Amino acid sequence: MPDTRTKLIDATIDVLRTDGITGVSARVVAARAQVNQALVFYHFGTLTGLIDAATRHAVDASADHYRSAFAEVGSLSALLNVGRQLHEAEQASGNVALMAQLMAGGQHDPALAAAARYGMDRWTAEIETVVARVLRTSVLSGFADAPGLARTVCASFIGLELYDGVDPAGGATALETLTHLAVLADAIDGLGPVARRAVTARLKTAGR
Amino acid sequence: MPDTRTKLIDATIDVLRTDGITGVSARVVAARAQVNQALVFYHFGTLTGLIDAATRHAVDASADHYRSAFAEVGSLSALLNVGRQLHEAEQASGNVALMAQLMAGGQHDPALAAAARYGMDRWTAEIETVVARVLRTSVLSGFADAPGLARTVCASFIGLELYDGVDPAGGATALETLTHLAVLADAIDGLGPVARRAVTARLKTAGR
DNA sequence: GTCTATAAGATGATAGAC
DNA sequence: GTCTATCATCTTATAGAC
Repeated sequence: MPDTRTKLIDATIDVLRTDGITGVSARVVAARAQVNQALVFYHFGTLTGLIDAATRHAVDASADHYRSAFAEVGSLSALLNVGRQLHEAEQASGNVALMAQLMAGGQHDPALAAAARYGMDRWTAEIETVVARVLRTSVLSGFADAPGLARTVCASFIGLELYDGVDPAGGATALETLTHLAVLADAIDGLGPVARRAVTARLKTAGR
Repeated sequence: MPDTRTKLIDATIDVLRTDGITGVSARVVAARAQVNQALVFYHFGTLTGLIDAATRHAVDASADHYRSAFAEVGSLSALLNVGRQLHEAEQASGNVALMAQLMAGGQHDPALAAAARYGMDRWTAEIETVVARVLRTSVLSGFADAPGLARTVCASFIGLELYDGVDPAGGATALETLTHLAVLADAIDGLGPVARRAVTARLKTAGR
């Protein structure tokens, strides 16, 4: 039997996933946790404090999970395909949807913004490792911006899930593009040595 | 002197930008519009009805604005650079931030989801025209997925603005990547005819 | 179209008994 | 730690006077 703290944290994650940031209230969360409403404030001080604790907990769990998903990724096309797999798992896990709600709330709430930063830092750290590894074995080795690329990939994925949530058809169209981009990445990586050197040279002279 | 309807619509857009979807209430909006609170329901039926009308109005205006911004874009790198310019203008306009809030709310509210779909359809229509034009003159002409790419670009940009809102430093890092990607796009487009044909051939055989 | 007044309920948070 | 009870305030929405 979990203690009250964990019951409240689990319930908060659940409400955030099913009803979004606008659906979270001390009473709603307490009801779902089958716990007295006043205990939210006894254990976490404020409602925001509970959301903060809950989202950090959820992010810690998902970051560990993503680490193993990315472990075997060795090429840009493989990374894009893992992106597609993560999207399929997302409907059940709701990890990205939760982060999206946290970021939306964080735009105007400093405490939620801090929690969102924590989450993005953990996620981008995982992706940055993969991106850096992938870039080394690619034509794009001259393109050394792993930190920026990791953050772009991560933020883009959140945007895509948000889009998918309001327009599944449009979201599917957008996500199919990941497959096409994977093909493109393979095409560029599969170039002969001459063309490869041409791209590399151009990247070098263009600065960065 | 604008009429009450317009005052309420303008105030809603304003509240959505400054306080997000969680900050919107009939009383807050009416106060900002300097209008009686009951008039929200007289003119729009429900609060959601007002948000719906306001966001559609805002999207119509921004889509027209983006059309002219994209008019002269002729290459992939130019498109990425316009993306950077739009980000700089975003702090003042708040168009993307508003769409992000609408999409976050739309995840669990069918009416807001419909408004968000309307907005994304208008925006992607603008971008799709540019993307299709850019792809024709690029090595990627074999990569014909303009609808998917337009939606991916649009959704990604929303994710990036959301990220920038909670972590300006991280957001800046991610957005700088757009510049690097523009350089990369130019490098690939600037390949000699031999390498160009190699890429094109690989894209063709890879299907799509 | 606009106003006041008000219903009917939800909200974050606290005091104090146990 | 957990409970009840409560405060003060906010919420959407409506009825009815002007």
